[in-house]
Amino acid sequence: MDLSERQKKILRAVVEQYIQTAEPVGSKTLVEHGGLEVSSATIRNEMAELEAKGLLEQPHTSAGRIPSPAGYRVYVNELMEDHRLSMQEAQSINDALETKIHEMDQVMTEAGKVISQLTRYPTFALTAGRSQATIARYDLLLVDKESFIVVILTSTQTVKNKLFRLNHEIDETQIQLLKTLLNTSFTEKTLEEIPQELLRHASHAEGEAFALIRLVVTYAMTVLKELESNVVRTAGIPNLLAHPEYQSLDSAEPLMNFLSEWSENGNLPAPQDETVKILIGPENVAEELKNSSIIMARYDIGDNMQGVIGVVGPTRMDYAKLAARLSYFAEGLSRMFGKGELPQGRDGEPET
Amino acid sequence: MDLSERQKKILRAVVEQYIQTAEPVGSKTLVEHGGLEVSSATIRNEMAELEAKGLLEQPHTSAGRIPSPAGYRVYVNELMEDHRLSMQEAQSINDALETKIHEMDQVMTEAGKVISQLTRYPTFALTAGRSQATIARYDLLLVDKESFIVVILTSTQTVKNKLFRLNHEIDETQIQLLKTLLNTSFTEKTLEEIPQELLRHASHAEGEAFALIRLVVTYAMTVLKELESNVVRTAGIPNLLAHPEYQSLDSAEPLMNFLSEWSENGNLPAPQDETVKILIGPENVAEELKNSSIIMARYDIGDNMQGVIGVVGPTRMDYAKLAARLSYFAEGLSRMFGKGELPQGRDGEPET
DNA sequence: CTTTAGCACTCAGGCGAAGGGAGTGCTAAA
DNA sequence: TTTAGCACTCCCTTCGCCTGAGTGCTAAAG
Repeated sequence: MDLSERQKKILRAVVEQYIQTAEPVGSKTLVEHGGLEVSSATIRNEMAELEAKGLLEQPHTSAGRIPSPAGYRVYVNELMEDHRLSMQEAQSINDALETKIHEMDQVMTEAGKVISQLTRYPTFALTAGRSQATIARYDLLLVDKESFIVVILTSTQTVKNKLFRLNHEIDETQIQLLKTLLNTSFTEKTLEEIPQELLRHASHAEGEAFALIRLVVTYAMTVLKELESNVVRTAGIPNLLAHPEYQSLDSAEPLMNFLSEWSENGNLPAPQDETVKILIGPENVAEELKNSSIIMARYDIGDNMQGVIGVVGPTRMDYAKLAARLSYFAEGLSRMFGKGELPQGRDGEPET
Repeated sequence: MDLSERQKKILRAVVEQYIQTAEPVGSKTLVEHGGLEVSSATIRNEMAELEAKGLLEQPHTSAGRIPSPAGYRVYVNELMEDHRLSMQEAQSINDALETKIHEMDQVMTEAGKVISQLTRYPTFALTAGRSQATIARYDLLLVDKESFIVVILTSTQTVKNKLFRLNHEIDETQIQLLKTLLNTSFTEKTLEEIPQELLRHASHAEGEAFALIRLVVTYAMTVLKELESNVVRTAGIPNLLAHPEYQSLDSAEPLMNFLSEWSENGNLPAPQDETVKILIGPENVAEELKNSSIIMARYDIGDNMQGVIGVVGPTRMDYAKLAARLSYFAEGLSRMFGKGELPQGRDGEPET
């Protein structure tokens, strides 16, 4: 897209003006606020050209111009300057990180809340990219004659546990036996390999003992499965309503429902190389997001896991500012939970 | 409130008609659909009387009548018949219970989702009423030379764990020592009693050993604290928008924001004796709920814990149907997780 | 060739009048 | 005590008008 310097200046002014006011920008306002040293007629000509190039749009003939998604894209890629966080902004993010976020598992839930309060946009958070976790170790603790706790340590350094109750008695010897067996045969196996191993044991283990093995191993598989699944969590959905483009229920409702059920059908092209990724309007895959934009940032947790946190809003968003805030926040998270640091985790209550 | 039989019949007809249509009910429609064997003029007279008693209201002079909150209250207390769940309704609830809800900790989150999908209303869920939990038992598992896992079993049969990393080495003997000490001194103590106990040990334990004790005990206290705190979880907030009374943003937005932030300032008079509790309009404490109603049901988990699950909607709700569904659902939960049954729990990842 | 001033044209949104319609309260008769 | 009849109220929708911001085009000026 080759634009003259003046056209760039005008496009940028339109985008920035529109981001602020949410009103179509006319040639006259641009002369007044845009810092352009030409007359409104000249600007009108240039705007007509920008519209021909598909970067600006006119809601109706007698209105000013608003940026098209393509216009935003050009703005984001070429014209936008990095937003420097003010001391206050940085401070409030730091505060939030320090006071609100303690444990790794709560990161997803809490970070979303924090960001949604900070930005007044709906947020989403997800974790992704755990490659092939395995069970590193099993521990079994006898609680009473009929129940025991299984504690599982995975290769990704997360610990999970579950309380099992039986309808028959069991003693320490049996538990130790079971533990040894599990640790020799069912560690360092991926989710796919476990069933085969289980099959091998089915043949030469007694009925009752095998039932126990299967009980625990099934649980182990659940843990691994859960570790691999990507859950999307959302927060602050009603923040949408604060923005003028969602004042009409027709526009707000489908999107809100989509966000609210995102966790069910969650799918999202997460940022790979770059830290911050911006999806503008129709660049989104989901139909419900075609009129909205997404800004998201990646952060690292533990060894080979990463998370994504982002905001959803109208295409008219302050991309520069939000991107800056998100990436600052994500950096903070990476610092807290990333490789160098101690792995963190969440509490767990047992299952049966 | 003494009403003639006919007045009761009319009130009931108005409520039920209005619940269905969301339109003010006029005398004529009542003659047609209400099964009353009198003329519209008679009904008009009776309605005027019901309005004088504060049970009906007129949005404006030339409109029909709608029930006032007091009218709904009379309806709920005296006129409403128990709604019999249809086979399908019961079936779909059973399905949801079986397929969606497995582990106790997910109950709050999942049950809310399920109910909100089922009823198309926003839902909330909370657990409450755990009286003075204590730690029943500590288990310590050495992971490697510098890290170990603490597994805590509480008096409420929940298990939590956390991974601790140290910056010095530790061996099995020390771990066993620590474990014995914890189990003798720091079990069966309430949250208030623990600090005193900790103080007692501060004097006659060596520096390093005491640091370890404090580490674990602090964690134990966190667990107890968390167990006592009541978190409110909400789901399906955007469902609000499906109902005509929330078509205007002015009415929907404050309520949605309130629900979305309910977890922060959560407070709710939970049902005590009764299983189902209904709060109509101004009966609610929170200002944002004064125009809405809440229907909630109690369920039991574990020994002395209970949970509450409920829906939020306009005062014009099908109280009978929703109460029936909620209590059926709550009964199902109690059956799954209640006293008689095996305690269930959630997985847990460790903290540091 | 580019920029600017001038001007006619377009069209969304606000305002008010008019009309329709649902429902009421009152009165008088049954 | 109930019912029929009727005048009255007032919400809501529709329609037309007007206003004003902003445009595109044309012609003159740089």
